[in-house]
Amino acid sequence: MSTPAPHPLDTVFAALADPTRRAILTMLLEDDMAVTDVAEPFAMSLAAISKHLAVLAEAGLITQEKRGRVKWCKLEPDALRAASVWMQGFGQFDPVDLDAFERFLETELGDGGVS
Amino acid sequence: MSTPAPHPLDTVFAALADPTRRAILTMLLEDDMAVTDVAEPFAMSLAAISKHLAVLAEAGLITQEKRGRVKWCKLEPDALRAASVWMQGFGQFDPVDLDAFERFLETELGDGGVS
DNA sequence: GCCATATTCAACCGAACGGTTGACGATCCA
DNA sequence: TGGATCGTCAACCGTTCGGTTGAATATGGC
Repeated sequence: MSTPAPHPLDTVFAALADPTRRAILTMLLEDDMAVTDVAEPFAMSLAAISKHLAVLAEAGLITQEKRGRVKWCKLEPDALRAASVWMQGFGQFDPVDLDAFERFLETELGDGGVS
Repeated sequence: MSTPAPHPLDTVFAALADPTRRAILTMLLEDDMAVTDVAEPFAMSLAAISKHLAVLAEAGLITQEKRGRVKWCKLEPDALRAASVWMQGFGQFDPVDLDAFERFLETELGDGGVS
């Protein structure tokens, strides 16, 4: 307990700043996944993915539950609510339609996302 | 043109991950400000604030216009739209009421925000 | 008991971050 | 012209970040 505990928004936004982690969140949008399965599409070591998942868990964006020898990762969308509320103060965005979201997912995945 | 240009969301979220920069954005919500005036409430050097402003400008969250010898900083709320759209895909948040925003501004300012 | 599988730990590396200080180029004004 | 103000640049410093590798720690199946 030496470090003075950063603001929750710090860790949430920092977690979202990495494209690998955003890709992971997108994958978890489909379904819960084991760590190994999360790592499979990425061109980096399992340990690296494990660290990314730890960052996401630290930020509260996912939870991890160990069942047997596999650790399941589950998206925790409520953690985004605080960040979303903060951002929407700047300009009163329209409620978002899912078509726009689909388009952003495509640009995200088709551009340095999962390799 | 050596570095391969990161995804726009990378720079936006990274910019938002720092409490000083979020505090600056909150200040600019009130009005356009000169660099020196932005720096005034913070317990750090002018050069440091200048760097923070450069990061915000790089992310498109603000624009800077030099008029005479003072450089004016202006909030650019549209840059948050992409990030907001991305986030809202995770869980279909209700359109946010401003009361909630006020509450978050208070926790932000009253806790390691502006000194 | 043994081996394979799932995941993390520990040490290390280079690059980026957040801050400092001091010097510098512009610009206003008297 | 000269001095004060505004802001950035350049070099430096310590810490964090994103990745690697190799060893260690469960757990499950035969």
